[in-house]
Amino acid sequence: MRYSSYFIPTHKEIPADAEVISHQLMLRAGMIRKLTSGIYTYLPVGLRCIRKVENIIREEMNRAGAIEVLMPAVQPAELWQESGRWEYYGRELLRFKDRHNHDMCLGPTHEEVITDLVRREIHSYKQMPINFYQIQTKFRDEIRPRFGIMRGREFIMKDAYSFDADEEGANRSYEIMYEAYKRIFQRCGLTFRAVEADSGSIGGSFSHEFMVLANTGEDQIVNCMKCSYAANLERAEVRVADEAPASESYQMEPIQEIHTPSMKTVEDVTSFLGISADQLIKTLIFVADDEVVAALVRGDYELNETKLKNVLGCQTVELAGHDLIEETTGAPVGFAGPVGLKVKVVADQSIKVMKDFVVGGNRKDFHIRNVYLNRDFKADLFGDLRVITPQDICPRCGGEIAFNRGIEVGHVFKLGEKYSRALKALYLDEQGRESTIIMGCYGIGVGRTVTAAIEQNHDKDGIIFPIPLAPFEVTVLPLQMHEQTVVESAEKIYRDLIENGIDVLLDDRDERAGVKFNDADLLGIPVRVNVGLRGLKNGKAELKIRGESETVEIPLENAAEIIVDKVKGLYDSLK
RNA sequence: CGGGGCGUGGCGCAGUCUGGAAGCGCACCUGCUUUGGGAGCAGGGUGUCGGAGGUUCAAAUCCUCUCGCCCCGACCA
Repeated sequence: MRYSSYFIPTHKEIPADAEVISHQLMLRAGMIRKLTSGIYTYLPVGLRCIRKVENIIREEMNRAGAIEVLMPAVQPAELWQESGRWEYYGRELLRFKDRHNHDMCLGPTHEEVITDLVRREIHSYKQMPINFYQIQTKFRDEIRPRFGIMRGREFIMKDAYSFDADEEGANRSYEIMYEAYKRIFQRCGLTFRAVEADSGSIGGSFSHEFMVLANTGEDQIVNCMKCSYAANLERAEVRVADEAPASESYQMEPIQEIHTPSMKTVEDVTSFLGISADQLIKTLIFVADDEVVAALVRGDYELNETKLKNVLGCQTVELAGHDLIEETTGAPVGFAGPVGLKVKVVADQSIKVMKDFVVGGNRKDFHIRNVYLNRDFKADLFGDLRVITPQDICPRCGGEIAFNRGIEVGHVFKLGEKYSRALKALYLDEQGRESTIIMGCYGIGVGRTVTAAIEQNHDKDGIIFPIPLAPFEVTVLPLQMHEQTVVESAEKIYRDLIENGIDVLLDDRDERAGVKFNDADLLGIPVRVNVGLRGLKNGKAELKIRGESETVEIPLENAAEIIVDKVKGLYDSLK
């Protein structure tokens, strides 16, 4: 490609509306332009990156035996009503009516459509396993789109759906996708982790998120320093400390009500009483589905709503409003406690081993001290309810754990029969019995993978693309466009590289060297070839790798050959 | 949806409080010089001041309505 006849509108200035580095760089490098909130045009260079990711995904999905299809973006309401999501999905599902006044929506995902296809076409165990995938534009009407393409409303996604006759097959399909995803992100040259994610009612570890590690990531992940355990914060299990439960023979002080005027927070109460937060129990009032429950966690811990939901086995949990709290506890917010409460009490497992603690008094401006579990109140249910902390240990091996930030670029999920049952996707097994197909779904954010790559690989000068994602593998810079020898030598190298199948950008603009250097750096093209008078005097060109500081001279005669080797070397270094 | 902020040339912004000739930097166009890390000089043009209505002799500026965008929060995955 010749720069002068291409379209790469770069900018020196940092756009005001972009707060994360990938968004800024993508705008500055002329990769994307915003049309409206959360909706972007991919300019040629951005599109090239997108295509590189798509091609890697396509190759690996095909290798894993998945079959490519392309489903419609516009979908009829009927299917969504059938699955129950027309009601459930909320405003993120963009709905509209067609000219016949039929309810329609823009597809945020395609479980309904693919399940509809499969129920019409797949009738026998002999037709399975089968896995369909597509790379397609999705629309989710996000409340607050941000970070450019990282969290847009319209975005390109690869989604795959597996269909199996039995659990064993479904697990195998899941495993195959899990492995394919590892290969995909490896090939993209990204540093990532596959972490266990909450799978809600399905249980087990049948959901993994693929996280690209980056300090600016929106998600927190936890991983063990010793073993392979990794999970997102929502999911990460807390291992119970091996401490003896409070023994009955312990000297128990009588319960004592204390005046704590206007002390609503853990901090207020602990500093007033001169105790540490781990001697206090927080009581949080929730509405779980339709039932009011009290959740107890130690004062220094944070409650994990997902875990609460799972322990209760309910669909939704929501913190109670002020009125409900007052109605339930008889006191305003900040003074709730388990003693004398009439509602179901769920306690974090850490509370089992606590003794002599402080709780809210269920009375305005009062707390209670010297409280003991079982003597003063009982918990209906114990479980892992809290968010893991850096002081905790690995739930698998007991090793030290680390916290990292990540960007979710992929998700694999065993769906089970959720959609196949709702949409009646059935098949006949070997015995001629009718059963429900078991599904899995597997997504990759294509654009987000590009942004994650940039978040992970950049410096003050711009992007440092891993070569598999780079819009061009090599850029050739003739540094003096008015010098015929320079232009001719550069053209020769350019032609030779094209001959060798290299993605090469020839910067044939009549610009000063500095401009070309800066644009090349900004775009993040991995290999740069300088052709200038200085080197040409000795029959040399220069080779520079983006992100490395040294420039090496290479002889003009076999320049292309050396460059091709270098490109291969960059790919090989990712294996 | 709640809170906050911003809409002025292609981009980044000043001007708005206190009404009185629409400006600055970058970019862009022409010419000359320059030419290995975003050149210099000279000249040039670029505007429905987001939109509508109102107040006024006079509105980018004040008032009302409206649209769009950004940030924080709640929500969702």
